[in-house]
Amino acid sequence: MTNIPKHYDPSREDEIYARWLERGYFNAAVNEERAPYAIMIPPPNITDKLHIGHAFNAAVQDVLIRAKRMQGYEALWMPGTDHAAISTEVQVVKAIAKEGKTKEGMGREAFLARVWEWQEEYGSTIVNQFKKIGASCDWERERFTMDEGLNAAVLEAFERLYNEGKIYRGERLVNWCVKCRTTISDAEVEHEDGEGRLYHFSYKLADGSSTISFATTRPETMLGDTAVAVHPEDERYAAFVGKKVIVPLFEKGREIPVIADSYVDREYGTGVVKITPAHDPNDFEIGVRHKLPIINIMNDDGTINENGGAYTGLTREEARAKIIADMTASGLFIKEEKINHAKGTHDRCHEVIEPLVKLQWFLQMEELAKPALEAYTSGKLKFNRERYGKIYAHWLNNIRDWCISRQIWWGHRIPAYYCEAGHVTVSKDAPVACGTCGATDLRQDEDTLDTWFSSALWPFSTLGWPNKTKELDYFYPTNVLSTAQEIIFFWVVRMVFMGMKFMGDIPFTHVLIHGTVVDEHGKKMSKSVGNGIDPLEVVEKFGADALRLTLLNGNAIDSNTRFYWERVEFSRNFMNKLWNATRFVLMNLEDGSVPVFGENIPALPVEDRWIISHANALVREVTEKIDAHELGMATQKIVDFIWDEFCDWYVEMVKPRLRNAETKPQALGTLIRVLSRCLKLLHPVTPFITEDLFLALNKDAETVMRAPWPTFDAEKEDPQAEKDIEAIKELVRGVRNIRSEKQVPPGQKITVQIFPSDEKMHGLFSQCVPFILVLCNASEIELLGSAPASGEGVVSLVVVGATVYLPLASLVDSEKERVRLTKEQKRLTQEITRIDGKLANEGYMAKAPAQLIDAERAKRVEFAAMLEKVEAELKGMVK
RNA sequence: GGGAGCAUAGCUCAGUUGGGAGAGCGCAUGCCUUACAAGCAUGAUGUCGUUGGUUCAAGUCCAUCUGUUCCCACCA
Repeated sequence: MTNIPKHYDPSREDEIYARWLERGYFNAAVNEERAPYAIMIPPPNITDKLHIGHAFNAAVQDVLIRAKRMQGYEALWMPGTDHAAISTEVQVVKAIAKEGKTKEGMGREAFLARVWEWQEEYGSTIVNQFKKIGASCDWERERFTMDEGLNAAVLEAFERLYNEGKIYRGERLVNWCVKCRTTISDAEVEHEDGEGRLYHFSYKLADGSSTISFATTRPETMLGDTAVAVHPEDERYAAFVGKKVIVPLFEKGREIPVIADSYVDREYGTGVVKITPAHDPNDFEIGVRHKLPIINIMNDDGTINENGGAYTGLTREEARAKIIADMTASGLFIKEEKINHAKGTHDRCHEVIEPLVKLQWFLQMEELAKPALEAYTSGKLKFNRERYGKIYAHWLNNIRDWCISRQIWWGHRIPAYYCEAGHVTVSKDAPVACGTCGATDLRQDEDTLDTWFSSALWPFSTLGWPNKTKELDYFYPTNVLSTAQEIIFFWVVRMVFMGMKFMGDIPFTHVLIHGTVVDEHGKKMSKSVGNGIDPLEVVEKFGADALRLTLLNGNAIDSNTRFYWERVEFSRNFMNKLWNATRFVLMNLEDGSVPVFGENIPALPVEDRWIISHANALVREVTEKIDAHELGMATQKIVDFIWDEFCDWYVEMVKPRLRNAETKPQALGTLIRVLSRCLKLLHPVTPFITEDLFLALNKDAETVMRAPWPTFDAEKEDPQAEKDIEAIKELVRGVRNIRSEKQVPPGQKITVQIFPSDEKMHGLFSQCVPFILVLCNASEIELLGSAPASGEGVVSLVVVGATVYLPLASLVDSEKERVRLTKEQKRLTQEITRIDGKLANEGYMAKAPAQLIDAERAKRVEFAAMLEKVEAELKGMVK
């Protein structure tokens, strides 16, 4: 009969995607006739494989882009990848280790050549995976953070910031990862709570008069102590200030001063703090204030350096143990206690961070932060939830200078050059001579830039900056930046201040922060736990549409989403429902019927007017929800409409008309009209199936992707039709309920007698007889002119606009009927009492909106009429 | 230490200007009704975490407590 398969099969997705690509539907170009709409993809790392988080974020962005594209915007979704400095370098180092090589052994150039090879081999993996899930990025514009153009942007930005004095080089305390052997920024430090030990020791005064005791969690840093500090107003120690104490760990001991600084908390511990400027941020500050010497005691690998005397060469842990032992031997160890405290660790490798003083490059943040903060406080930059804006503002308010140099090779090499004399020349183009002394023998800085430096420029570097391009003019600032909460300070903040700095404007107007996809128990998915879901496995089994629908449907965008397979099955089932609804329409077209699209809507049957009115309202709701970035709600509304209203009610209602050659064309017209609208509305969420079905339904159409988005039309609103059909649905539900309750066999046809409450209802029911018959599984519908004489074996049912009688003879137990009707009587009486209570409430009458009061009054009238009928039925039974 | 979120049906969750509690899954019952059993129909289940406050009206706003999750953080 039909060659369309009975079940939906997602295996054609690749083919559909290829066709879109081929036809260039994803491409966007400067077009003054259209308004621009742009989203810059958060570039995935080249080391990444598509995980469920990428898939979720991609789905969100793709919905927005596809909807806006259909709405007539020139919609650009800019794709690309990030070089992911440390992550990539670590991966490649691992790879070459298997060949017995080290990066130092290979040398910088050979190693980088190797990373580029690696990038070429694996860098496109993630891109292809994005395609697999239907992302409609403009792939012809794909960028990479280390491609030529972006490299130029990075150098330009560095040079300008340096020339303005915003980038400086200095010895500062930085976060040092002894495993990766590089500095990392504050944002990359994770604090992990763990059990630690607090050790209490004493130092003797140099004059031998007394001792002073203190506590530390890191005894090994005692090797770098250059002072002991107390609070200036602490009377207990007033006499000690200015005296010397002895750090005993060295052969001759080292004398260090007792200083007074208000940083010290008198209440905490003994009120004494040992000061190690080289290895603690606070101590560093105090060291600067008191001009204390800075003694670095640690090598880059975390072992004790030559300043550690007898401890030189030991690891951190070994040195700690030995110091405790030695202090104990000297009688200066007091006690140790277990405490909970947070340790800073590297977010990539989870190694404990060592604060070290190093010569590094920094970006001065104070001035850059101001306009970025202002952009938010002025309301220009918006977050989808205020609390995310607060996180943003809090970060900017507490910002410290950004350490931008990294001691790794993979990345943008810092464009600073040194001559023999040590002069620094910074230039985006490799200089031939020193800017200070003219020396020509120049050596470039070994360090590279933090990977986020180039990402910070992404919204404009991808559009051609520093060149003035028409793309920049047109698409910048972009519209939405979609990402997860933890990226706010890594990236969002930095894009904004760089955008303000170099473009004079925010990079995007809306920041959309979404939740995390977690496993079925609410746990974060992680490789080590092994609870991760591979999105490609989902695509393999159920298709990309089902994956996308699962991630979006019904989820509040800012809360975490639990992923479990039953949800995917539901999505798949919905795809199948949609598939079959369309298949049903197509089957009806197979006899050559030509649908008639009734332009004169008021002339259409009430069920058509109802579904058109309903679909019209849906368009408004969905459009509003998408504009508000509430995609879960938008999706759910479409799904509910298609399944509940369109399939379960409307399609059933028109079946009788489809069997009649005369009424069929018009019914087909409305079916196709409404279904096509649904497919358009759903297309951003499930692009593949909607394309397939839309083209099957609209033979002349080229694609649904570029079809105009449906628009809300106030003239199509038909509250009367909605009310009428609601009455009919209630009647049908009532009859079905009775059938089910009385266990009338499905095969048994029944007669439904309807006594309408007035002429208008009579007219309505008589129009709808054909489908009421089908929906109630009745053999006959009788429209009565008056209430029938009550009799045994008849069930009566009071609904809005009618009393319905079902002669079911022996199936009816009159006693049970009386109970049922009495229950109904009670319910209606309660409703009326409730409304009367409200209407008698002076406060309510005075302050509630008139609309609401009118609605309550109308309901009262309705309930009263129903109650009257129910009571009449009861009275009839008593007779 | 500071901040934020969440707590609604057995499970997972919607419920954004305060106006008579919802969905999916699961469960029960009956159906292969020629689009779909990946389906259809019918049904049962909630003191909307606690206590208080604002209001004519609170799942919704405010406060408190309890439980839970997350983020930030240099207290030795």
